[in-house]
Amino acid sequence: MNNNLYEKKAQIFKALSNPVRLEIMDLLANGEKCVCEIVENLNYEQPHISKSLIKLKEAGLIKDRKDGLNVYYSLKICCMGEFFNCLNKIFEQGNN
Amino acid sequence: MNNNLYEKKAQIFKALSNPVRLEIMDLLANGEKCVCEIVENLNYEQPHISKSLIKLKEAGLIKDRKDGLNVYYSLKICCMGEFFNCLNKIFEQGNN
DNA sequence: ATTATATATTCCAACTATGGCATATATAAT
DNA sequence: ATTATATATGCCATAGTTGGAATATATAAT
Repeated sequence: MNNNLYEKKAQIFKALSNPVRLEIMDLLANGEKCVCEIVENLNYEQPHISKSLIKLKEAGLIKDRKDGLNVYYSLKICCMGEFFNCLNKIFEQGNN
Repeated sequence: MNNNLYEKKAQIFKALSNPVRLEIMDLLANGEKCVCEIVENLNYEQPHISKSLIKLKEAGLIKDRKDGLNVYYSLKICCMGEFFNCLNKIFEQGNN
């Protein structure tokens, strides 16, 4: 496998390597949300949420859609669910 | 879900958010390897490989076993394969 | 005991991420 | 045109990551 591909994958994991961004992914797993809804749900400043969303988008994990003043974000990747389920099982087993 | 769990998951993703460590995971996916074998395969200094292995171990992704002078590392997590396959498909589709 | 080998640790400079605050932009409403 | 609202951008101090070079530790062989 070429190095560039490891770089790309690392970028995806980097985007997911932050609790705020993981929480956003969890929110979006329940369906499309505008930035304002995400800000309401999470205890962070709006600019920080915006930056987090942009990072997830750049990694190709989410996509956005504009409607009037609002920007709606939603998941673009389908395999998060399985992987998270697996991680959850591991945590339940108390291996970490 | 409590915040602590997001922290823990973020730690796992952080461990995977580096091309060298991903390459190590790939090597270990083909079976247990000692540090020296990993050093032979990857173009990095031994101390750096050691540190990478320790980081993966602390995240609960790999385990180690000592035998004489050698330390053998192997995967401890079973769901990497599926997730990597999914990521590969996404890359093949050229979405990133 | 000395030496060789495999792995881990420490130190460090360059780089990158984090998250708040202030501000800019874009659209909508009056 | 002015004002209000939603989102994005820039700046910044602090903290964490990266990967090399030198060194330490642990086990094995002579």
